[in-house]
Amino acid sequence: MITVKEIAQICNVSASTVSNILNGKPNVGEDTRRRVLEVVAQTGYQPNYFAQSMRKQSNRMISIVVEDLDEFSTAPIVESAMAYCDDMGYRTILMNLRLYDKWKATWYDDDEKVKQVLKPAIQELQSIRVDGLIYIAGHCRYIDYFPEDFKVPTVLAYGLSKDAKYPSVVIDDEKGGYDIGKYLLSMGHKAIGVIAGADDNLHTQARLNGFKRALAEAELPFDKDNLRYGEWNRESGYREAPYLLEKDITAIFCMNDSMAAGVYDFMYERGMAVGEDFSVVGYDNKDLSDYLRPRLTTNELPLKKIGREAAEILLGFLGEEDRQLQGNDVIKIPCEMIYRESVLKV
Amino acid sequence: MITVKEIAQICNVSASTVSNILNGKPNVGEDTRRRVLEVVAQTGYQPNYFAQSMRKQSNRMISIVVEDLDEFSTAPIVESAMAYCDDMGYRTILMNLRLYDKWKATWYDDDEKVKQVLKPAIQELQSIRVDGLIYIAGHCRYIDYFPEDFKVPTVLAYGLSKDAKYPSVVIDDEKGGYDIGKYLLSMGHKAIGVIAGADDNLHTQARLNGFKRALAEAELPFDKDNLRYGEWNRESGYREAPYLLEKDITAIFCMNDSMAAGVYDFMYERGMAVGEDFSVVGYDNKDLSDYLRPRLTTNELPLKKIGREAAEILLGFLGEEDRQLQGNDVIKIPCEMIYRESVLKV
DNA sequence: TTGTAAGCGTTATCAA
DNA sequence: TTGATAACGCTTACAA
Repeated sequence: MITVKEIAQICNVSASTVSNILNGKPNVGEDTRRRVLEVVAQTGYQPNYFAQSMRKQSNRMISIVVEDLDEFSTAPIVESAMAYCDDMGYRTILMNLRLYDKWKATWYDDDEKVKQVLKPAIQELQSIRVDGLIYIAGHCRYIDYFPEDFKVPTVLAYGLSKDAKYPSVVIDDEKGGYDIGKYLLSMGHKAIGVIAGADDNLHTQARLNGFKRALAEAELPFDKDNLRYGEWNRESGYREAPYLLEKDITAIFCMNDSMAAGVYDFMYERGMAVGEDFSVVGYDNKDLSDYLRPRLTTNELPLKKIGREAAEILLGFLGEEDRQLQGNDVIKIPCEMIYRESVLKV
Repeated sequence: MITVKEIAQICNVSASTVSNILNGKPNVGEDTRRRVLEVVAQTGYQPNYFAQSMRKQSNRMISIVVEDLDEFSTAPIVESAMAYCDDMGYRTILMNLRLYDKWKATWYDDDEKVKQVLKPAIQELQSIRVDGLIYIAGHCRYIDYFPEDFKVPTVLAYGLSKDAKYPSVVIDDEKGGYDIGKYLLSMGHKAIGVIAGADDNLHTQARLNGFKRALAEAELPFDKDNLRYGEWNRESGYREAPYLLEKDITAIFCMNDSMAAGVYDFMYERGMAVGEDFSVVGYDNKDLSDYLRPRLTTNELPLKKIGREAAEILLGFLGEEDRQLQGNDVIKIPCEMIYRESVLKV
């Protein structure tokens, strides 16, 4: 690996001159510049990134920490955040905590476990002196893992800050639930069942609030008996379906596509047809929703937008003079309704 | 950020002593060690990673370069490669070329385009002096993007080396095609249609070869009229289905799940039922295959195994004395058949 | 316009 | 057992 010093020797100039040329400083003779640049090109010289950052104490680098890269929601967020950072001339370094890989779903409520894994990552990114951090949660919840004296400007994506110290970019679940309620109402449904996620989950609560608001606007009561809680998976949709189907309702709002697929499973088994005998709406717009029969009407997660927005906020802040990151900002990105054929007009 | 020098001052020792203690060197007084370690713990001292690597000229770091992080096959490969590197005490740095993000599918045959994007990444990882590189292709093909004099030990995952210089870890498509052929035969199917991928594609060719071998073993001819080429997407499955369905065949082998879903689409439209009137097999075992009705029998891509194997090969090599990376090794990882209900016995 | 010297935070060498 | 010194490759004052 060739260095500035060697370039300098070859050109019979000093290292500083080479450095100045490389960094586009003025006050350099035109022919020296040409000569040096030529040698640089010939030798394929590459600045040593470590030496550079060490000397400059700043490196235009953003660290992206993800709870698990292999979660379905993570890669798109990362991709779009990286795209924006690239465009703005920041390089990114990805740190993958692999929380699901290590512990499946058993770490959710175990802050200590997470902190233990996060700690070395944080230490490393501090030692690297990254300019900022984007923390991408694997599922939405309150996040409170950063040390008291954590100085790196940080934005949370797909998760919320507990202590209002860091801005968060999350999906607008309240509006999502509201939109689904409105749509179902507009299709003539009045008695609607809900298969929610876990009842202490933030998605669950916000989506439910939005849904209730839509009902309230139509002056329709919300019947608690029509609400069942699942665990976000196909099985729980299948499990809860019969409770709802025996009620006097015409549609089910499932808080994700997998649970909706579980409802399909149950109805298929009973010889009932979604979209004919009964309406179903999902949430997420995962791939599978387009392959169900009938294709599932659902609400698309704005993952790419979340990543970009998080990056924009972080970099926007870095550009500012006073570097005062405004806390307790929660940016809510709306979902987009995807209308397919699982809802019939009644 | 506290440094060794500061630690040294606090403890009234020299920086070298602190460094020695930190690096577990012998020949250090027991009480100095204790004293220093205590201060280190109290202050939360973190070695500066840049300074360390600069000084040591080696940093136990593996670079993982992906063509696009948001491709369905990429994240699992990355995840498992990272897991193995972590376990072996190597840190990883991910570089995302975002080829699909930038150009959709128009870069496939444009080596120059790819090289242009890869070049700065390669320069950076050379400047970082990574110990090794895992290149993860977005889809399987011959990869020949590295400069002549590229010295970083490299393993290809999900893609093949053109010049036999780098080992490659790919899926065993030949066996995959063979297994599907065997299975279909065992279920009594004799005349089988095939919807292949693009005809110059490596997956296509290998899967077809395997499929033909299964036929040959059963002394059955392969009828070229029963072979159609698609573009790996749902639409092409839908488009090619009618050509095959009018032939005198009882099953279709689709070379991926999306095209199989296209066949489902067509049959659904015509009121035919997969698994009753006709059998279909897919490939990949993407999420959707479990949600089709009937659930799709398919061949699962061993993505996690590919990532791990690639990392194992690379790190195994790094451990060796002579550091001679054996080229032209192609490691083929078998797929796993997932038997569901889309194939009927005839 | 160019060069000298110092320093970023470590660690290796060698002397004390 | 400990410490002074140099070096990794680069940039930046400042001097020439």
